[in-house]
Amino acid sequence: MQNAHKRKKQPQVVRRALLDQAIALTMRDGLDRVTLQAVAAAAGVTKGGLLHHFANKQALIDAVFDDLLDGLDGKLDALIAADPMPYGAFTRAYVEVTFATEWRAEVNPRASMSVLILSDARIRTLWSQWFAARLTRHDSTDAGVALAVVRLAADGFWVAALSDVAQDDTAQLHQTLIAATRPENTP
Amino acid sequence: MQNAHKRKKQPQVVRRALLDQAIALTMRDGLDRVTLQAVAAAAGVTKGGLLHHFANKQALIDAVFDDLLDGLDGKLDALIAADPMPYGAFTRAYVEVTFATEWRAEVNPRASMSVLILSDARIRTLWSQWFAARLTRHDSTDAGVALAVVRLAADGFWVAALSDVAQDDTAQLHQTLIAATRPENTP
DNA sequence: CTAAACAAACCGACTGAATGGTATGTTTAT
DNA sequence: ATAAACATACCATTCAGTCGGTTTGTTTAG
Repeated sequence: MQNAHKRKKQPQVVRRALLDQAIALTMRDGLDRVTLQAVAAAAGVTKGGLLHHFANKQALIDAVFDDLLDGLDGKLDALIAADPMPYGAFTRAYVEVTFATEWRAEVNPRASMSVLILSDARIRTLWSQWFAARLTRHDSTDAGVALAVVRLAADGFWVAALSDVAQDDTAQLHQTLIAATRPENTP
Repeated sequence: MQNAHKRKKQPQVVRRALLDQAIALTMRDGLDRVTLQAVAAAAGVTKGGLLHHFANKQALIDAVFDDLLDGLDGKLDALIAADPMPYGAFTRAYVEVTFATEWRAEVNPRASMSVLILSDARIRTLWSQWFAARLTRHDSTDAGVALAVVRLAADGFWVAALSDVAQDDTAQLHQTLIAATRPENTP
């Protein structure tokens, strides 16, 4: 992907590549160690090209977050819609997204989000608002301490993963958390 | 605390101040945004003074981690020793440390540790090893998925706190997690 | 239909500020 | 006198962001 200058222009492809590479590099090195130069190079473009798409670094980060949040929203809604049981549907979807088949930190959007959240104060605010809105929206089905514990445990799971703290039995953990969202198990 | 050059020398006090301020600034800005200059200034010393105590930035970070780990180890051991029930004693202590009275992220050593862990690959390895050793040590009392879920939820709790995601009822959450470490509640 | 005019996409060189680290000087304590 | 505990000055590097230019794509006037 060299000489983007003289090749056919494809702004959407380049923009997509920039977002993808920004995420990949962030997961590998941490947000603060990612340079515009590196992201641009990984996407086959120069820094000038990157700065054409995103006015500054913060704009890139925001765009990455928006992109991840869109994907997360979509997956959650799809899972909730497909869930026959109303009670705890949001919490179950939250767990499922966390334990998604491709749960490796590098490619799990949930993990990527969290790295952004813990690295960037601006993003933190956005996430906090999103989460509060979601909780309000699902108040009739996902209130209560028992389900809150399940969601916190899900959060804890990828933290452990990012911390290289191995879990003995991921599948059993997954199953346990899902089971804990069933009404019969939450007094 | 100006003119450290001409005032009475007190290396232990300065060293302590450097560690404290390093933690405080890390919790405020994130590890990667903390500069030696800022830490030194906050401790009432110049950068040169800081580099006299710690050879380089990594040495400072390592010292901060060691300091936090020492404190954490001490608190955990004290809580475990004071716990009359063997089963789940480590997990209970882990929860108690997380929900310590001064649980605000800025002053909670557990939260500080985690920020370090997620920011520094070197620290991550040390933590991972420490945790694995702890789990092995408490294998006879704290094995099993149910207790693992409790610990993960505790991890999730400070993540939520760091993410500015408010929890409705901290006290109830605390109580619920402690209750879940009792043998009668873990089939 | 075509060519000029304009806009969008991208490059490459440069700048300025921040920062980790070094080297050396100065003061205090033993 | 000697060493520890600082300060001051300086260097090298890294990196975000700027700027002027070049190439490609699209629109519009004739």
